[in-house]
Amino acid sequence: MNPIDLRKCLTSGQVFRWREAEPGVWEGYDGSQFGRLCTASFGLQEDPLGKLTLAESGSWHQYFRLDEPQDLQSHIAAMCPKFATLPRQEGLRLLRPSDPVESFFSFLCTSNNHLGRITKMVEHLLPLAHASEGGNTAADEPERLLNIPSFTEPELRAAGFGYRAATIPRAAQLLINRGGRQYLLDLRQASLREAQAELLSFPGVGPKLADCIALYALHNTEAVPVDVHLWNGAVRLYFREWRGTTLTAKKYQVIGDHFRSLFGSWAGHAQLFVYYAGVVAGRSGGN
DNA sequence: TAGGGACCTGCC
DNA sequence: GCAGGTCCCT
Repeated sequence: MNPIDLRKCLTSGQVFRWREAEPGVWEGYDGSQFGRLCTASFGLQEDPLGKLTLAESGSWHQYFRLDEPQDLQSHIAAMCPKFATLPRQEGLRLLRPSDPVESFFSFLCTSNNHLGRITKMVEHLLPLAHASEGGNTAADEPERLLNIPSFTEPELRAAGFGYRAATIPRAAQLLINRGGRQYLLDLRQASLREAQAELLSFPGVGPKLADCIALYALHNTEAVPVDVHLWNGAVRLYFREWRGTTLTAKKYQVIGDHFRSLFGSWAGHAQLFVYYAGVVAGRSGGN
């Protein structure tokens, strides 16, 4: 039994900077830290990090939240019988990316978009300074953030950003004006309401992205991003009377509040399992 | 508040 | 045609 499924974790729309270099081997970045991770390396021993191949000595404990229950789904299911009816998603974990700037811009790229294209866009915004040497150094990070507002709209459109080419540099400039990385780090101390209000004031950030950024950039695990998959799952589990209707701003709020009332600070974790179950169901053509 | 349409690109 | 949304307008 493997407590971590790297494919599920790294390709489920939580982070966008990982590739499967060879079967079972994943290469990518968390902020400035390069990682080369093997599925088989996790969870077989008491020290799950013992066999990891890393460019640096940094810990991936935080990234995979290994201090949290190994069987996250069961831990959450104990809080709600309806949630407990979800299919098992073995090895899926909520990630905890270290760099809020990376998550901020990653999710700016995700609106009305697909994974493959998102990955390309993120790489364009946050390129790897020394890929051949294993990635960026921490010192590169502020410079990369400062560079983003200098991208022109035509340039980004040519790079495949579509209509997001206009909003992303504007959002970047606003972020810098407010203090850049430190502004986001400070928001980690804010309440969810405060954080949402701040994030919603960025161009291109609506309720769903605000919650994604709160969850992944700010580590606020009360955040419940409601996309089409979570909407379908929430309707099926908790709001049968909404079948056949559409998601509105009001319902968006009600769903998040309901998850928080059931799961408290585990709401963000619960959301991930409902969301992922919906993605899997969608792939197999079921509902 | 709810409903409708545009918006880039790519894959079913 | 529609997608892991946002924004603007009835």
